[in-house]
Amino acid sequence: MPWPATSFPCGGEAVMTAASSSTALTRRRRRGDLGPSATPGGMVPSDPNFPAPSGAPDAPVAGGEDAHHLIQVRIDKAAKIRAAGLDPYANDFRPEVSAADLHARYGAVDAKQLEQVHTVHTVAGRVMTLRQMGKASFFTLRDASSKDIQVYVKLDRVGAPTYAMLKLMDLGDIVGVAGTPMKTRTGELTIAADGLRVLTKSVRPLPDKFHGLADVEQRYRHRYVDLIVNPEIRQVFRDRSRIIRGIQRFLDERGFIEVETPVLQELAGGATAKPFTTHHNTLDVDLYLRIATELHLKRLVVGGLERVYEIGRQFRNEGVSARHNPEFTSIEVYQAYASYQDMMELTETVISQLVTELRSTTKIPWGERVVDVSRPWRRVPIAVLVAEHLKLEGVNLSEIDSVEQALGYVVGHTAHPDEPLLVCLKELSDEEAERIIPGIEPGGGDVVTRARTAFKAGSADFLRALGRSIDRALASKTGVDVGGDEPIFDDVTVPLSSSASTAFATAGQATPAVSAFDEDTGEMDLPRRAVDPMRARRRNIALSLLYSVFDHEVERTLTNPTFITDFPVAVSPLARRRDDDPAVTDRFELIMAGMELANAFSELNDPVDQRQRFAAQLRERARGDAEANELDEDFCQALEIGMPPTAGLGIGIDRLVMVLTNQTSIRDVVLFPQMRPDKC
RNA sequence: GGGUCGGUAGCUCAGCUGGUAGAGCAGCGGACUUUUAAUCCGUUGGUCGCGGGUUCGAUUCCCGCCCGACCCA
Repeated sequence: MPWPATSFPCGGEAVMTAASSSTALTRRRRRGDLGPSATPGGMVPSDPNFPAPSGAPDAPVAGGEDAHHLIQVRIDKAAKIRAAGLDPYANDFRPEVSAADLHARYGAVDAKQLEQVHTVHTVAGRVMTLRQMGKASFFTLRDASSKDIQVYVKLDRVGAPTYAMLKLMDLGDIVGVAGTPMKTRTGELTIAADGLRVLTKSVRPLPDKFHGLADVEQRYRHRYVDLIVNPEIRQVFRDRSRIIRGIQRFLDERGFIEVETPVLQELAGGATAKPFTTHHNTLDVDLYLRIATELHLKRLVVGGLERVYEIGRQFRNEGVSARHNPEFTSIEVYQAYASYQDMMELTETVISQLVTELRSTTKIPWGERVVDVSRPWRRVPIAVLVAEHLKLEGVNLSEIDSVEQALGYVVGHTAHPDEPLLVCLKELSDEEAERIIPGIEPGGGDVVTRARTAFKAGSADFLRALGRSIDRALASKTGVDVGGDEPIFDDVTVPLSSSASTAFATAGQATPAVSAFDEDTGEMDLPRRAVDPMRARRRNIALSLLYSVFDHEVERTLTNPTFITDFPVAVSPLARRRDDDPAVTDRFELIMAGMELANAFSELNDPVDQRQRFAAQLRERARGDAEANELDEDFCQALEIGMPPTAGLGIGIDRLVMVLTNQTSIRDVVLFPQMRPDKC
């Protein structure tokens, strides 16, 4: 950001230090690059930036009662500055250049040439080092440009009253200086001061000037100190701002509008997470803090805002870790007449563009790893990755439809030993569970508990028996539950008007399934659509099992950006089913640096299917899963009004910033990360 | 939730098998007119995270708790 042009206040003190320079002179000289000074050294007329000390600097002061000694000393110094007729918290100084400006302007000029430069510059910043000698002193100022500029103060040049102010200066004070550029013997660019003022007296000492603040706890609890003494932290947050602005610009250019939806909600939906609860007093209702923006943004698409996005804070009542903060920032993007494929393209493009803006290479370091973001990014079904991971050569798991087979691969590769059982159980009704789970105790009571008991009793053979039992119960033709659900194969041909053909031909590029449009007949061959509900159910369970392995063992190994696809319906309650494979959804997640960075899908807009998915979620809640979605009746009504075919995308901004700024803890990209209250 | 490590002066850190605490920086006083973690002389500063226990005596050993980091679930 450019520094604003200086405007000096009028009507300052009449009495000035011997060495302060006039407003007019300062202005003129500022423009005169490398020009000679009208008044070298000594006496210059008054300058409102530098009113003169009028009293004795060592005047007596009042002291606080129980302040720490180090603080009391500084409070006393502030009083002495006041006693000298100056304000230790003045707000009438206007710096005209930044430290970075000075380095840019004079950094390459050699010492001899600089001796001919008499331009007076005013700078302000925080004192970071202070080296005092009897009649000449040095200190360095650090300003918003995060550069340091050294200042040289010589008794002969500034006069005794101003030089005496040095004794009242401490590390951490914010100081304003006017002076001319010079270089020291060792070649360091320095401002030789004509005037000098303490603008803000710092009364609490900063950490050790050499070692800085090393205690991470203190860095997070007192971020302002961290930002002062570790200026590279500032850069992380500048980059964070650039990333967010970059995304906004990218979307704005493509016709999206940024919107804001409620944080306080009667029902926290749109994701699988526990919400925070709060209470509105006058309405006397309990409310939740949102866990996602999804359901509200889709309502807007129903309402005709067909390209919307929201960048905002989400709140999830979960633990803190290097990758989780209970409040975090996401962006969600919704685009009508688009599919998850389009969102993949958008994601890859926008992130690549951000990398280009922030980094000079596509190989970006992240902790011990190097993330290669060269395009194109890999797009791969989860089942294929799991087969790779399990070293199942020649086995094509992407078409898996046997629960028994899946269980065989999965055992020993999930977070908990009983996770495979729970995954299967999720897709079974209570009534089915009673019948299908081997050795389950009959009768009432919690089906989850009884299934676990059966699991423990059945030990190693249990899961194999469970798989067989499920496969048999959900067999395509003769299963106990099949009844009239014979496999149905539709071969559909839909006639279209020619006016619709253009739109579909365009859309077809992103959706190969509808690309077989016949220009002559105006008919379009939809793909052969195999609807075998029993196979779909087996497959849904099998893929869910593979997903749990992915989640536990594979995700962390993916360093380079990878789009993982073919999510089972079971873990995607808001995503659209694939046309030719109702067990999977048109969904992807972007994995980078071993973390989930983005999640997107073609949105489910069939209101009947949506109600069924909510019903499955409610069953999970009834069984004790506090993270499962609740039924959002108004959202269902919105879908009943009709949502155009839409794709949605969510990106975790914090994690994206982590990868792009090489920070391996989310606490280093969140200014004020959540901490337990400090008891001290 | 479990494991490992850490919490000592404002900051960064020492402190041995138990004998009531040290250094550097910062601060204070002094010297020093181009220093660079300035230097030199002198000097102030501590609820050793909190609470119990063992002991003549605990920063040190034991137990519990609080806060944090990392790893695991």
